[in-house]
Amino acid sequence: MTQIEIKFPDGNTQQVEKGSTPLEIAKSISNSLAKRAIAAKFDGRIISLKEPLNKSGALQILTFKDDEGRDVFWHSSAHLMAQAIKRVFPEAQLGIGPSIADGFYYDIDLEHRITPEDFERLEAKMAEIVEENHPTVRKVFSPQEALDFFKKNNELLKVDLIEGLLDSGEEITVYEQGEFSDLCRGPHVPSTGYLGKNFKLLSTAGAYWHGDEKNKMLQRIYAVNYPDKKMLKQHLKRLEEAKKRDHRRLGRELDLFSIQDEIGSGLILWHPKGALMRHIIESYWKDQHLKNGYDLVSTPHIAKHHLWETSGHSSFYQDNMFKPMTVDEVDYQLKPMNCPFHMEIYNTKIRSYRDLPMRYAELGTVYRYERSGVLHGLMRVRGFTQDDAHIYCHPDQLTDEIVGVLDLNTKILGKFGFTEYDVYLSTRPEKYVGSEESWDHATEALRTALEQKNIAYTVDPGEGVFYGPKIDIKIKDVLGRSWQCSTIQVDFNLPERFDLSFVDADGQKHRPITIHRALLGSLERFFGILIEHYAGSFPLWLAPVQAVLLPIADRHFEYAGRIRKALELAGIRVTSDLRNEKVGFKIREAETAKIPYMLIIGDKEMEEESLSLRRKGEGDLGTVKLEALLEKIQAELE
RNA sequence: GCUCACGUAGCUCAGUAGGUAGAGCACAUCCUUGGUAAGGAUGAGGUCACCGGUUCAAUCCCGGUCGUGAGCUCCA
Repeated sequence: MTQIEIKFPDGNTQQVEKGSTPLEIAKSISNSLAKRAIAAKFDGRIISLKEPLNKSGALQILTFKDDEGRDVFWHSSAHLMAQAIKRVFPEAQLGIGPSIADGFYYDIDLEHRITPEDFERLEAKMAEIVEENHPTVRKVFSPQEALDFFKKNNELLKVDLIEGLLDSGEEITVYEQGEFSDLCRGPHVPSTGYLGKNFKLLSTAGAYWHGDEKNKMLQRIYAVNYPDKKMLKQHLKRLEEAKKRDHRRLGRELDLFSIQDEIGSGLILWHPKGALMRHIIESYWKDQHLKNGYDLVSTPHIAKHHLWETSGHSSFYQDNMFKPMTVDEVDYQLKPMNCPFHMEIYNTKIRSYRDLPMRYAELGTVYRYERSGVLHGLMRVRGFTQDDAHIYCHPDQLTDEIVGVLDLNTKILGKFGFTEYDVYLSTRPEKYVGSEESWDHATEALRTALEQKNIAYTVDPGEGVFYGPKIDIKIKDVLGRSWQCSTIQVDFNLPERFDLSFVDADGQKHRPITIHRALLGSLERFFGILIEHYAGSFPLWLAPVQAVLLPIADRHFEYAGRIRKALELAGIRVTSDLRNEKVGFKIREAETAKIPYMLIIGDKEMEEESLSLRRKGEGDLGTVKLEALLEKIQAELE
């Protein structure tokens, strides 16, 4: 009997018989591992637990904890759901059914509208199929066999997929479980029994076949499945939590902003509390930029349409721009970007290499036409303020400038409580402007800066914008959701189009490198993310109302007024609740308004010149003197 | 933009098998001056999103428009 050598992730090795399967090997390690096993990774390839190993190599048993294991589990779950759908609706045609970040879905073509009422029926069928524990069987088909097979089964979408596969020369495989077969690359769990019953169908939505809006719209069914019940519960709780944190709901409840039909879709009204928070955010932002070598600039909301021809936006960005308006027979354009204005400021003088780097920063409000279906609260709007900046520098300064931007970004995002990021470096796409050398130089500078700052990143090959490579930073909120905010882009296009130059030490004109960057992205969107991240309970420095005075009876009003003055003088944002209500009621309202400090004042406090302190979510903290409170608040603000 | 769903008081939602509507919270007035998450009474509030059609009669049925939601595509 031939032996092969299997190497495990922990570095250990084991001799096993040739032809052993990962499942057998997992069993030999421990029963619990075999139980949790979903699939395996052999020499970097994801394989089924049932695939015999015929050569020595590195083996990792994949469980739900591994991204790849989870993928297989959810992908197999999608098949399970499809099989149930076919049992209930035999006429349904199957599209695709992949795993996604948060579960899986299956796209189907079916006359009957799947509604939540159907979910239970489908879930019951899924449970049945799990119970029946059908082994999954992998079969290799020739293209003709595959076409015949799916045509015979009236799976026309699958036929379409196979036709797409023909040119690729890829092997066509079909997975069978019981009466159900699906075109699939695999791998899958060994049998349907592996999938357990902790699944839940969540929602349906329309989705175009192949994601192309010219194609037919199919029904997409979203679902999740977990190896144990606790995880499913957690998932459902997370969905619930996300709902509770929805910034649209909190925005209304906390009276921060509104969006109204009369005003227009995607246009935000900032109410006093929201506007105050925006002011706090903007002040901090400006302060940080002034301290980090930026100059503030300010530019108009409209400009002659001609400007956008110079910049090129009127051709490549046209679909996202509002229609021009005519003023004195000249077309003017509402700005979708701030960049051209900054370019023109740069161009008002001859610049020397001694002036560089120059950094223009602006909280610039831009207007973009977005298709009605994509608008969403503060997250996707038609008028928003970018925390924009353009850096003009000498090619030698590029790396240092990017490092500077990364440092400032970490600092500013950190201040708002975001410390976890996913970073992407996007390189040259197929269609691009500028020379290959300048792309290489810029990409290298971005890469060097990331490495200098020890920032882990993923390369997105070919995903750069046509005008230059970029770094995108996605922040993770407290629920683990990621949001794209910061972007750092090198731009070879606009300096060319606006003919930017500086005089170098050699006395000759050269073109500066332009970096376009935004840290928060859009103030509106960032505000929405902040609301959800903090669930409306903002840290003290951001809270629009930091403290509220709650006098118990009328006779305490005068003293409360004095305390209020003192707090105001100390720069604390304080209000008082002088309504004719019991203190319990006032506390309840202050708690739901998520005001950090409640200061209760009655006879006792008046007598001893103190106040009773209550912290939102924590409860009564006892009585303190005013000075002690001021110190406590100051300490918290630092 | 597309598919599906939805649009009743400031908010959350009932309701009418076609005969112009109701609750809780919020709001106003009065009583109550109350010690750590809802004191009591009374009252005011609606062109049932908008425009057409069918009908003796439309908030309800039909068509359209606008808006919102879940997605798709796109994206800060």
